Amino acid sequence: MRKRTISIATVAAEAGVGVGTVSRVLNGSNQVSEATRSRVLNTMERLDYRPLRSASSLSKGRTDAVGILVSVISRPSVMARLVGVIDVLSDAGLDAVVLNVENRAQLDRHLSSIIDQRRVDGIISISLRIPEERVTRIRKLDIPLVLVDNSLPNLPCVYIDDVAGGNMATKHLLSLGHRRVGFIGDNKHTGLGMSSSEDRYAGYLMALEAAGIEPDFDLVARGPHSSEAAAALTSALFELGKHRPTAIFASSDTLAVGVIKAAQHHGLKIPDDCAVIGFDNLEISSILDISTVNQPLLESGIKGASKMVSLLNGEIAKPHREELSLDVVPRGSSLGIQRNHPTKLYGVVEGPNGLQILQGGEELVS
Amino acid sequence: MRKRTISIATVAAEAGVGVGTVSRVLNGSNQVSEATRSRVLNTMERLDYRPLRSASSLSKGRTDAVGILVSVISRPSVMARLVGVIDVLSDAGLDAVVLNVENRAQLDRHLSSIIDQRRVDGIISISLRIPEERVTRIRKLDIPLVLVDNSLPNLPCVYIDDVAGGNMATKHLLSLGHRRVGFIGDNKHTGLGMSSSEDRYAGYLMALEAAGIEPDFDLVARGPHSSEAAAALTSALFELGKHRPTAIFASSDTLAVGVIKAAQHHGLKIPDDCAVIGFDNLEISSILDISTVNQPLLESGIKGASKMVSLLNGEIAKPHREELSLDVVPRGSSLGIQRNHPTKLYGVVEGPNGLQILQGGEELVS
DNA sequence: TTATGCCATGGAACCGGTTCCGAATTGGGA
DNA sequence: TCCCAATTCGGAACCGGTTCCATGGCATAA
Repeated sequence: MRKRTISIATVAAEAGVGVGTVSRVLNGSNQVSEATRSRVLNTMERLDYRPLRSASSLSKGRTDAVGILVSVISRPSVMARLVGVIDVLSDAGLDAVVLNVENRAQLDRHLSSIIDQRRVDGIISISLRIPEERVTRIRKLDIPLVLVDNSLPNLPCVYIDDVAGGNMATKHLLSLGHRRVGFIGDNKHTGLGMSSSEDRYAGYLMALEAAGIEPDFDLVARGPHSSEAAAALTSALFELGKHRPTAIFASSDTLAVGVIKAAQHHGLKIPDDCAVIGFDNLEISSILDISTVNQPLLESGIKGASKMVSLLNGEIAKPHREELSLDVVPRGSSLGIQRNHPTKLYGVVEGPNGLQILQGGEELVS
Repeated sequence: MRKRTISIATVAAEAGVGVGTVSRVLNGSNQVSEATRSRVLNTMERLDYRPLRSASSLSKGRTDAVGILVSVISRPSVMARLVGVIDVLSDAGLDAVVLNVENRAQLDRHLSSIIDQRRVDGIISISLRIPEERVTRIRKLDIPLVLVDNSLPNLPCVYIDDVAGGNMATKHLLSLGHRRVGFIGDNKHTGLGMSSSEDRYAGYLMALEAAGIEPDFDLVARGPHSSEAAAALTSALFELGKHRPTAIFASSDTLAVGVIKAAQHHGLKIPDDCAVIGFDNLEISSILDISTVNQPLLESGIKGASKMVSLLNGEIAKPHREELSLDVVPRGSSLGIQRNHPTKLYGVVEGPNGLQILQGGEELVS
């Protein structure tokens, strides 16, 4: 009975060289003569030999994989970041191990298994706050950690200034003359330390104060992160009668959709009866013509993953901490007039099987 | 200098037992006396010992990881399936290695690295057709392969009948009295073998034929998978004047959004001037009140991943091949009944059940 | 010719768990 | 008291690459 699996030893024997030489060929060492190299390569080809990842991992001491901790993966904003991360890692030849975290217990479980068993060479955390003690442990083990949409001192991270963003959004509404501006946000304590909604709320308060407006906490409501929940909360605000808000800042576009729904339900015209602004600039806000605060989601993932790649190559992540910029995207839900047309149409051309996009579309894959 | 890493040997020496015993404790063998077990556990605790994954992988011959091949991850329908897959794998203690595939070259690259290097124990393919020769290779290597939103003979898979779905959607429009029904779909050749759009088109043709309607290929258009592209294609159909379609079946909700946009642009009322139905029942279609064909996206991921877990446990995936059911979700974009209407988004619109509140909200995380 | 040095190479030791075989201990029954 | 079986345990061999050291060959310099 012949040995079933073809190992480096099989190749070495077959090619009449030592195992060391085969390994050197595998790793592209220049310590091998051209003649020997090609002989070994031929043998590998002939035997259909493939190196076993786990064996290599063991002796090299690294896995060539990166763990990605993701908070509530189904959220569109989180998804967009994840896409960026995965693409960069993939290009760098690193495996992306995705770990979905929906509660504190899951976070702990994933962190233990990932960190302690050294399943990955580095960890990227998306929109998730890693507990203090875990960070120190990760540091002690010398495992690179990059934060995306989050920030901790002395750690490489890519983040935005949510307070400033909340401020910008609220100022936008104030600048349109609104005085009774409501706020719809996420619940405070999710156990995952996602603070963006609260930070945006802080910015909201700042803007009110700067405008000399006393905040009315009756116009502030928090709930689960879904448009249905936001609709319910908003509905309650609208029932305040003459004390109802004339404008609402929703801490994310998903919530803003709920606000719009509630307005429809109450027969309120947008933006005349109630102006609305969201946050994130998701595709939905463009489709529904909802004003929002743009933040570079995909880019945050790309930049974060790039930092990780640098760190794993032993380089220093160039801008150690990177703040991405925000800007208000005014649309029909706050401005009276519909400024730009919701749909920009592309030129089309006749094709054999109907119509094909001529330009501006997604690139055609072969 | 003491050895830095704490291995099983360190623990064994410290606890005064053999390495075999420590390993047995690690793996929960019942061949260890209670006294010894607790002594070893104490020592492990004291030394803060953690087993190294890659070492275990090497000797056990498995990685406890599953590769997930994903076609164009940013598509909402694909995302939803992915979420289901990740959750199930995570519960089973398996790593989810996500591989985004956007073109044929990437598919080949990922398949090679994943399969040949045995980086994973099994492969789940989402909305992606694996080339024939790869399938045979995977089979030969005895690596479990599960298809989600795809189907091949003799392979475990979870799929829908896209032809039937297209038929249902088109029939729905026909039943409303439409005779000139257009079709907006994806480009035929993406190199990734995603055939759902074409299958739905086949269903569309079937429905027309069953109704005794000669298909008008001027009403059929294909392009990249984006609402902008769909809007452009639809726009061209609307410019056919009196020959324009009175109803359109878009092969996905994303495309249906584009159809709606184009209608707005041309000042056409929906559904009066043009009825629309999409496919997938994404959240957006519910928000925009677009009729659609519902398919269980999350469920497909869950079921697919469950099959994988079974296979890795040496069991047989119970229903080897599983077809999930479809149903038409009639909404305002096709029914005459006026409900929340996208074209009147910011107008006053009364809806019979326009708002669903106070139920079905996201569960609070502790 | 001999000394010096570089290059290519073979192969043992090693990475850190797992597994299996054989040995030691224990307990029960005759 | 002795024997046999069951239980528990130690440790060598092994998984399949990587690395480092020793070696032999060849060319160049002395």
